[in-house]
Amino acid sequence: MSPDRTPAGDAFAAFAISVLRLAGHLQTAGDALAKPAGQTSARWQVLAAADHAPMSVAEAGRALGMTRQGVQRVADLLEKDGLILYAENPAHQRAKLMVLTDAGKSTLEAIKSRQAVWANVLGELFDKKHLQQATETVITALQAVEKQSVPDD
Amino acid sequence: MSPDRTPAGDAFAAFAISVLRLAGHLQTAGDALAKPAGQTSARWQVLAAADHAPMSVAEAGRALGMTRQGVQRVADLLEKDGLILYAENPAHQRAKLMVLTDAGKSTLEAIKSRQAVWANVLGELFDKKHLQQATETVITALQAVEKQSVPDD
DNA sequence: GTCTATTTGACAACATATTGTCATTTATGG
DNA sequence: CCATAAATGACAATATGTTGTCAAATAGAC
Repeated sequence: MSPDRTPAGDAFAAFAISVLRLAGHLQTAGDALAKPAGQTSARWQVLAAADHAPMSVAEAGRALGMTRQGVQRVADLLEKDGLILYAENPAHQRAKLMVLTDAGKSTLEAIKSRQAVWANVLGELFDKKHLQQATETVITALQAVEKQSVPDD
Repeated sequence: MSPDRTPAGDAFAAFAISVLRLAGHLQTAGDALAKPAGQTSARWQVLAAADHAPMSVAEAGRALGMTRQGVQRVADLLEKDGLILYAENPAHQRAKLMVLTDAGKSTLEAIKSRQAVWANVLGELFDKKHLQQATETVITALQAVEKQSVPDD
């Protein structure tokens, strides 16, 4: 026989499971949005980060919550495809800055445009207040899960 | 210049991004919960599905929202480690049924027990009503995103 | 300035998951 | 029954991401 889960624990577990399932569908939707531009969610994320501001691979990793190795792999592919280039970084000899090329910019714009249509349609289905409250709860959970270290064995 | 995102679209996009970020942290937490038992989130999921009811690899894939190939890979590892076994399926010659061994059952119990402690602590941090409303919104989004096919290029 | 710790990119090994293909088995329509 | 369609497991290729390690570059302590 197993836990010991309180009603509050049940509520949080149900919330967590639904969030994980939704994330899977959002990931699929993101890939579909990026696909016509010949991209994927991962490439889109890196492109968007570099577009927000020129940054090193390691910085993008921190911004995206990924390891720098993972970002490096994607960034090298983006460079090979001519969507970004590695610009000299006056502040660091090794850590070159990712910068979008014109091709990268127009590719990102194409994805953003499709994403806008998608988000607008879905946003209309919700009461704005509910969406904002849910977002708040998700962010609260985000901070709590970050802080809450899992109990050691 | 890019979209065209409405306030409703902005609200949904913010919600989606926060959900994706939380899912990343939940995944990390899940791995940490499973690790002392020598498992991972992926193996835990498959164990839990097979524990809920003996089922084929393809059935588990549908239940977990994964491809049957992905489940197959994990299930073969679980079998090799003696946590599940493939039982004959009277209804289907090829599609054997995954069944937990005693080792599999106790491993799953260990993970569930740790998960209960974790969920109980986190659940206490929330107003139960907020958590339930957020879960509802997430589930609504789940269904909407499933239905909403991404616009073709 | 010098020594040390940290950061960074490069490289490799591995875990996870998807897509695609194939042959076998099961289900279905006639 | 039989022919065709669908489901299933097996196998391979690829995409994504983590962990671990190394050397070079930078930052910080003194």
